[in-house]
Amino acid sequence: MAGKRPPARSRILDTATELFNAHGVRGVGVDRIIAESGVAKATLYAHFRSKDDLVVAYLHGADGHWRGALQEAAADAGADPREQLLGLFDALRTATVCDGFRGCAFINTASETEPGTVPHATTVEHKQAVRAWLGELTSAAGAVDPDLLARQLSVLIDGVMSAAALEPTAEFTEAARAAAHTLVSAACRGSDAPKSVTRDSAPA
Amino acid sequence: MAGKRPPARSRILDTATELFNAHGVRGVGVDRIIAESGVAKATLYAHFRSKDDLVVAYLHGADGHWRGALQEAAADAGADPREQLLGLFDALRTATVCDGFRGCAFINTASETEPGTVPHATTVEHKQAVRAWLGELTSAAGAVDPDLLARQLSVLIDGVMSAAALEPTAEFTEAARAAAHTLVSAACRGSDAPKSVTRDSAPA
DNA sequence: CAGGATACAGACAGACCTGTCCGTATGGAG
DNA sequence: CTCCATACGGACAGGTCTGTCTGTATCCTG
Repeated sequence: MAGKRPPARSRILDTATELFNAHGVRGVGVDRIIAESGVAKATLYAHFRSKDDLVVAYLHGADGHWRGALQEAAADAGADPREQLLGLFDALRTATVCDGFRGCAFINTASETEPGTVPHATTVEHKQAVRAWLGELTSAAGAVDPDLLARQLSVLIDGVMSAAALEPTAEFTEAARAAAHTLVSAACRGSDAPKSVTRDSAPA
Repeated sequence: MAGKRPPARSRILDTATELFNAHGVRGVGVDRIIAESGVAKATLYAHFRSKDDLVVAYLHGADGHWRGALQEAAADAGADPREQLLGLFDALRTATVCDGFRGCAFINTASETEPGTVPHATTVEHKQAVRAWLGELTSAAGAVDPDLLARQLSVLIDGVMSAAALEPTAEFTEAARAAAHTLVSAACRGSDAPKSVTRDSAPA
């Protein structure tokens, strides 16, 4: 065959990610991860000190994946920060319509772990990081109160995640996108133009 | 003493509600419910066929409690449907600032159960019922697209629940209330007056 | 007092959980 | 070939989970 199979650590983490996303971190035991990744139990505990360690690694991976998707969606929406803010909902649509979507990994994991534990703290850090990044975008968009708008958009995003987890439909995403449009327009009213007049060349 | 202690069923359900809210339905075993409610295991299984039955009873109780709180908050906000829509966030604030708030019982339980099970279906029914009721309010408020506005408000509510579960602060509620104000104003623009001019008497 | 409903305490079975440990096999470096 | 890191398979311990069962105590009704 073309090359050997990937190393054990990747197989463990990939399998765990898939199972955790589908059934929650408490709904999957290490025995199942071992069986489905074709790994020995000793190997798992050689790469991860405990199941909590594996959960944290899973969350870090999801953090990178999700924030990357958001940044990519923003970049794809063009140069206008206001358009970028609305472009985020493309990432949200892609994430929520995928088959078997069970909700935000961080919200779900937070609800399954106790406050004060490392996995729980990791979920909080992720949400704060996303909101901080949203704040940069809303500042660039010229919002009157960038932090407020960032918080409102983060609430919309989390709400779509939670609602779409129970009822798999894209309508939540589209409703939230329309809401975001209204909020962004209201928050940035009067600063620059609503449409991207500055294309890719700076005016003289 | 002033009367005997409440009957077994109430003690079981009350204890289960408290523990499920604090630790999730998977984080609490029947042994703990039995120990903390001072009930025999046989008594629990005489009143509830299974733990899932108990979870469903818990969800029905939470459904009545939460929808009652929303309706009360709406009624307290006055006669204008637009004010009532914003009044919902008073209920949200009360719920989220209470000590040890761990998130929406339905979103959390949905994330801890598998789709297709009775508890999971119960959570979906609740969300649909709340959204249907929101639709009545947005219709009464004269929204251009009542279903859209109802969906947007439900996304805001779910988002506040999820966000405030991770970071216990009232800022999410206040940001969402401001967002709701913007959305309601935009959706109802031009129909009647923004303030409650029709108090409690119908015009002639 | 008698009888039945209700609830108590707790043992028990069978399954699953995390985490440790033992023995074996493979594959690359010297 | 030898040596060693890496990984596999699986047994095992100690705990928790749900759900069933036995036996006893209490209280209400007649």
